[in-house]
Amino acid sequence: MVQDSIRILQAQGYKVTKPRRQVLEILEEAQESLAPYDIQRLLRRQGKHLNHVTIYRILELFCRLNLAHRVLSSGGFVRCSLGKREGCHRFVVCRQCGAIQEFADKGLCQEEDRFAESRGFHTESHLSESSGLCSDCYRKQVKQNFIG
Amino acid sequence: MVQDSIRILQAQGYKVTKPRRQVLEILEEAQESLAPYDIQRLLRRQGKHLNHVTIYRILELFCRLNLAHRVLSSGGFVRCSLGKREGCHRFVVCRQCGAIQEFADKGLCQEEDRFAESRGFHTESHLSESSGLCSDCYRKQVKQNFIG
DNA sequence: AGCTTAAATGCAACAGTGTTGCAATTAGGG
DNA sequence: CCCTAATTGCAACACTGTTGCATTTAAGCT
Ligand SMILES: [Mn+2]
Ligand SMILES: [Mn+2]
Ligand SMILES: [Zn+2]
Ligand SMILES: [Zn+2]
Repeated sequence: MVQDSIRILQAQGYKVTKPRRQVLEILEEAQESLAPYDIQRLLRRQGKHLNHVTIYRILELFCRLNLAHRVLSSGGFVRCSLGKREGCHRFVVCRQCGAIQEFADKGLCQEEDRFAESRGFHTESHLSESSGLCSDCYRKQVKQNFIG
Repeated sequence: MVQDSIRILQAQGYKVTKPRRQVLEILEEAQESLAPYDIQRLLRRQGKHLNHVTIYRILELFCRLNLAHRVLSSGGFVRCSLGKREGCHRFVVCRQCGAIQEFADKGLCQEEDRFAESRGFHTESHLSESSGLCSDCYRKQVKQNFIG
């Protein structure tokens, strides 16, 4: 709900500006994930013009406040690995230091397959990414919180 | 193995060129996924210069032949959804028609958490994408194969 | 080994995405 | 209504990815 997000903005001391309200509303209306320039285009059709830089900064804030979140994509050539895509490609990524660990687990694949198939979907490959903190960064953060 | 990939290229009637061999070798050496411009930089350090367009075309071919695969990323603002990232964000994407279904499953999350934690990783959010065929496209493909 | 030619690469030019620094505007408290 | 820090807009840039066309090259054939 847009109202909830607005309350969170205020509670955290952020201004409730026209651009921020507009981005919230368009995301709410869309009922699906939107790319930054999608947002700009949709708003423009309603006669509302926002600079793309503003949209990027607003989305970044929203993600920081957990009002929004980024969605994975493998559309571009973000990265490329040798070897078939089939099977398991699971990553854990530390949001602090960027450390990446790759692993595989047959059990998880099978469960995902089952789930997809229950909706008529025939899985060929899986990719997944869990975000969080690596053990080092987690330790540091705990220490921080203890001091602060 | 680079040799295997070369054999597959030949078997499918593609030329085994110097640029293709160099990309294969650099991916093999790296032992991790590389972005197109990473590949260009690494090769340049070895005194080998490849045009970036060439690298893109080679990677596209490799992916088509299953010698390589694209890796997910949520680095950029690919897309942005309203709502917290925590919990489950699972997508099944049809490689044929692009249809997307989103769903959530607590069980899968818990298993992924367990797995990550077993390597000292503290999970905060999950994203996953299974690629395959939706029921429509699967039906069509089966029919195709039956006729052809 | 030299020819031949389709396939592949390089080059130029472009479009899309995302970032930065700074000037102008504005939300919201006093 | 003023004030000011926060936010937005603007300009300029860097990075990623694509397209069309000229040039080069792998590999099959004398
Ligand atoms: Mn703009
Ligand atoms: Mn280049
Ligand atoms: Zn870390
Ligand atoms: Zn489909």
